[in-house]
Amino acid sequence: MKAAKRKTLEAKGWKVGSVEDFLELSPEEVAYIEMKFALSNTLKAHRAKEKLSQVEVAKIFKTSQSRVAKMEAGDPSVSIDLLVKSLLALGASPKDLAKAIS
Amino acid sequence: MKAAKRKTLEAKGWKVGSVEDFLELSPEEVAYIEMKFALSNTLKAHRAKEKLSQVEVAKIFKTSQSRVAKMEAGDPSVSIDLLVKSLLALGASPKDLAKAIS
DNA sequence: TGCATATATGTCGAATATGACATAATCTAC
DNA sequence: GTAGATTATGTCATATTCGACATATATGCA
Repeated sequence: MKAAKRKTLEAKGWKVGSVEDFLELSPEEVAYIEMKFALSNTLKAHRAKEKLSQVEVAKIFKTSQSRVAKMEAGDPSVSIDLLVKSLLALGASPKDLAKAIS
Repeated sequence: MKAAKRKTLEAKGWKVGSVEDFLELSPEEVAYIEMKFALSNTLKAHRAKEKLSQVEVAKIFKTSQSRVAKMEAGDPSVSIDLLVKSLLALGASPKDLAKAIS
């Protein structure tokens, strides 16, 4: 955020800070969430590359379309485990995953 | 395994193959397990570097010594999620984790 | 517009992961 | 040896994650 914009908002009574400040997240929690979103986005990218619908990859993953949607949204109910397993099922290699979180 | 050793075992009636053949694991399952062990070993390495006991890191992680032991053993009851969170709590960066699984 | 396809959200019972505890095994001096 | 510290294993009640379903909200196209 630009300093000018920050001043404007603060003048209007907003408390301005980073998202992690606002939600009171520790650096580890932030890193964890960022990793999850990185994997979510990678999953979306892999599915887009294959031009598959969520219903189609759901069959490959042996799960439901709704869970695929939640995976891609980085929903709190989705574990990194599930994202990793799904990405591997889509043909991603461990190195691809490493790149994704770097 | 050396070819000679393989021949000897096969002559005795053993079916010789890779661990994944024996356990009938798919490549994805193998990759998943290997990632888990990579993270387990990284966790052990980080703890060793800090010269902490399992009891000590258990306090940091807010868990028990027995679960730490299972984490480091790559026990099936331990998720990648838990390993990632624990490593982050020990000060590892996402890049460190990326290196670990590469 | 209306209709089909795709994606998102909320909820629920079942499955899995979790921390905790007891106890066993292993290591490390003395 | 053995005493103390450390690490490993088995089990269990609770918590979290899971697939599935219903339903809502897009998105595209005639």
